[in-house]
Formats: sequence, C-alpha cells, structure tokens
Amino acid sequence: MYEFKKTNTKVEFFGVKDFDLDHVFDCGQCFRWKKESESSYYGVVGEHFSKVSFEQTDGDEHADAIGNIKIESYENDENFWIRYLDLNRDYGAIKETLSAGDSVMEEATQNGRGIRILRQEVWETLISFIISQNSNIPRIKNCIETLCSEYGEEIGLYRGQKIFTFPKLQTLAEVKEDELKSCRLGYRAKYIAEAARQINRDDGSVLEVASDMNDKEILKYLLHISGIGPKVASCIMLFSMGKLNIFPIDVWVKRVMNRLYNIEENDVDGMKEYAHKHFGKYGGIAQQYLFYYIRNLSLSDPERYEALKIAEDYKKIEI
DNA sequence: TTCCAGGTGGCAT
DNA sequence: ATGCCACATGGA
Repeated sequence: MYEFKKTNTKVEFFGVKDFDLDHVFDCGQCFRWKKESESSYYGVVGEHFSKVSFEQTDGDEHADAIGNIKIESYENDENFWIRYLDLNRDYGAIKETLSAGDSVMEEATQNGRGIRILRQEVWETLISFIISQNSNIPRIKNCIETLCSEYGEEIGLYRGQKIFTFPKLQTLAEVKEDELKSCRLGYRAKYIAEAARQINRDDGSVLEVASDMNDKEILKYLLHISGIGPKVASCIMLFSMGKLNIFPIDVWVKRVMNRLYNIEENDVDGMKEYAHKHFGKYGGIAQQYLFYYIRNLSLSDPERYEALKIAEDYKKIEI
C-alpha cells in the first residue's frame, strides 16, 4: 500500500503500484490532460489547474512499475485524488483475474499496464462523450478545448497557454445552439444545447446523486437526454460514476471482439453477454484494456493489425 | 477525392 | 423491435 504526504499546493503518493501516467491519460477515457514532458501532465480538475507527474522507483518498463505520484494543485485533498485516480483498487489482481485462460487479455493487460479508470466529473464526462460520437480522439480534444475557451472560466496562464475550466451547466443551458456551432461541434451542437437545457430543467443535482442509483435507473435517465444513446451512456457510467462493470461498445471494441473473440461484428448483445460472463464486475476495465490494445496496434503496428483483418476475410471465404 | 471517426435520432418496415 | 440514413467536420 502507498503512503502520502501533502502541503497546501501539493499531494504526493509514494510506492504506488500498477500505475502508468501515459496509459492513464492517453487510453481514451479523458480528453483534457496534456502531456508536458516525459512523465508529467497538466490539466484542470474542477476549478483548479493541476499538474501530475510520476517518478518510477522500481521495476523496469516491461514489468509493473512502482513509483511516486506528485500532484501540484490547489486541490490538495488526498481523498479527492485517491478517488479520481482509483488508487485504492488492486489492478494487479484484476489483471490476473482477467487474463486467466485468456491470451488476448493477457496481451491487452500487458499493453495497457498501469491503466486506472478515472472517476471524472459527471457533467464534463457527459458533454465530452456526446461530442465523441462519430468522431476521433484528436478532434474530440479540439472540440472540448474550444468549448472550454469559449464558455469556461479563464483561471490562469501556463507556459503562454490560457487555462480554462469546463463550462458550467447553467452557462451551456443558456447558450443558443447557433452560437455553439462556432465551436466546430458539427451536428452535436444541437444535442449539447438540448442536453444542457434538459438537465438544467430536471435540476442539475441529479448528476450528483446519479452514482448512487442502480445501473438501470442511471441508464434510463441518461438515455432520455438528447445525444445520449447506449454507447455514450456506458462511457459516462464507466468514466465518471465508478460503474466498472459497464462494457461500452464502440467501433473499436466491435473490431476487437470480432477479430480476437470471434463474435459477429454487429452482435452487440452477444458481446455484452460475453463481457458479463467472462469479465464480470470488471467489464469496464477489460473494455478499456481491449480498446487501448486494438487502437495501439492499429497505430503502432498497422501490419499486424491488418493481418487480423486478413484472417477475418479468409475465415469468411472458408465459410 | 473518398472514406472514416469512442453514434444517435428519426423514420419506415 | 429492427434496419436504414442523415447528420458536421477534419484528417488520412
């Protein structure tokens, strides 16, 4: 178990296991953390500019590293960061469980070692994943950054860059849809304007208590909001409500489930069933390993990734 | 140029 | 319930 130390503007955790900053911030679950240097990222949590860095103290890069996390922020409540970074969960044990008898997962967990499922703010996650639909990660980041610079609050300057908070519910609920279009959100501008008004009308505090509701209730609430379907709802539940059992299915997960688990590409129910049966309460973590794995493969080793496709085509021909 | 990207809403069967 | 298709935009 780790130890911690803090001051007014700093929180440090020592001896943290199963933690890799790049994998945490770059695995596709969050969009606003920016890499500043090797092993250091900066971003905004709530109202506070924050800088997170990791120093490895033991193990090599191919093993599960042990090291120290340093957070420089006026958000200096260690419990906030423990929850945000999911530090009290034994990811080593989870990886072992998931990998038992599953060579795909063995490779995926190795690839994504040090991933932690963040517990992000519900409102920010909700809007971010409405934006994410039918888009790609670089553009999602751009859209969110523009949205923040237009409607967020400027809280400082860092290395010549203005730093903004994420826009508040009230702010977006009052914005006209036409105005939102200047953020290059495309057709999602309408969804966001409408979603903000709906949530505001429903009393925004539902988002604060949502985590305590059961999965069905949360899903029902989220699905009635404009621009939120099954996939976006799943991501909101997984990345902001601590519902680690939820298994979001997007194009990449469809690909990996099809090519490596041999499930029909459009059989979403079959994939959910498989995840429930084999990944159980850690379905969401498994999903993130798989998502990060297949996406990395397509970027870093296109030949091997394409080979999976070829294998799939060949299988079809055989049948 | 055309195709695709962490899908959803609306409409027709 | 299930199957299409339009929807904005930018990068490959």
